[in-house]
Amino acid sequence: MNYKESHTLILNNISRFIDLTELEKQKYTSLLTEIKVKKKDFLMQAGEVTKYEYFIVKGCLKVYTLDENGIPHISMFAIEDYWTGDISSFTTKEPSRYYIKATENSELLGISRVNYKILFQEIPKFERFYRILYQRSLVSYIRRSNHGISLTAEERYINFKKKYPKIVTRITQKDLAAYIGITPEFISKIISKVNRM
Amino acid sequence: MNYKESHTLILNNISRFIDLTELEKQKYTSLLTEIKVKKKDFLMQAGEVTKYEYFIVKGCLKVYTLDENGIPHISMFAIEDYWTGDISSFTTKEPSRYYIKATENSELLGISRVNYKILFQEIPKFERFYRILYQRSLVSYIRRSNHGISLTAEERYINFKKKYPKIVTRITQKDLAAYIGITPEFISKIISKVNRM
DNA sequence: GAAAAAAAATGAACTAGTTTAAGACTTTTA
DNA sequence: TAAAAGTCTTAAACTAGTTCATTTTTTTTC
Repeated sequence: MNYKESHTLILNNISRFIDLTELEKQKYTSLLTEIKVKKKDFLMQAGEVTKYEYFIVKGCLKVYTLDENGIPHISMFAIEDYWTGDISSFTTKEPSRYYIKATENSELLGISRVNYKILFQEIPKFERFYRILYQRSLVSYIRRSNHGISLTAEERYINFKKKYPKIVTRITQKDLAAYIGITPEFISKIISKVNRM
Repeated sequence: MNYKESHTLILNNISRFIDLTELEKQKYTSLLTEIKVKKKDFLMQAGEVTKYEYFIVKGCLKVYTLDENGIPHISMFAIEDYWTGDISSFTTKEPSRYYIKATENSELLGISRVNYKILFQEIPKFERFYRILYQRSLVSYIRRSNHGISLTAEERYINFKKKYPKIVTRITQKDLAAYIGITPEFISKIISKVNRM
């Protein structure tokens, strides 16, 4: 995908919450970096300090931690038109605990820490954009944290399929298990049970 | 607590992220409503559309849902200097699924939906305040949702005690169980085990 | 397009957490 | 301050989800 196309995508995403003038659009896109990452490659690894916040133009990635037994726990899948990264490390400059790995060849736009600051100084409207973006993410993470402790694995699986029909077809069962918080063996059982119903 | 004291508290909280002039402080506090709620009373119930976002001046409250079996799942405890409410219902005007109940006599400051809008129009700096506030909440809910699906109940209990030492002494074991996502019986076992260690 | 690697399925033995029930202790209320 | 209501503890029987081991199926790689 060329510059123009990916800039159109990201500007469309932003225009859901704030209106920008042509000048502001130009200023904004000038602060972005194009990033490509091949299937199976890391965008970022635990221990590093996150350099960017990302917008996905094309592809699919998974964000995960490894626990002390080396078991992966996926915190999100990101596909086209999603934002991802590690806001915690990005804002505190502390080393991240997350890995971000491409599950397909992917194209992203990144904004660096320095440019993120410049953005707020030069186009304060972006405070509003991020206020709304975070507000919405917050709502979904509050719900997810509730579901994690109150629903059965089968209910969480059914919810995921309903909520993310586009994602479920693009990821492996194993990764879905790591997102739901169960073993690959158990998700296999759940799926064959659900299909039998 | 009188107006002055509670206004000082909320302004101190806000000054961690943004600086306000005297005039802005006056404008801001004029948009707030004082609310008192007695122990065991509801600040809000499921089915209602949330009218306010709240800041706790004094007391302790729990925010929870009831599942289809009538079992409560607590999504947060809020004490002095915390913000609470249901941003989802507050912003979408859809009926909330949450109950907010005082576990102690409590005093709050509320901002109504109308005043929240006025606030952003008149003091746009508040976009920044809420951007940062939501950003930070988001970090902790992302972590919580990961912990919910990846840690054992015992680990979640130990984490809670470490992270919220001030809260753990003020709530019942039963409510802590409803937060951790286990039965009161099982938390009782965990606690006696942890104490024996 | 064959070989290697990874993902998915299945099953048996196991463990973390639930359910139910009963008794002891603590707090609330009249 | 006594009675009632709610909270906490303990224990036995149960169930959702894990672990480990093996086979089959699919995907990747050269």
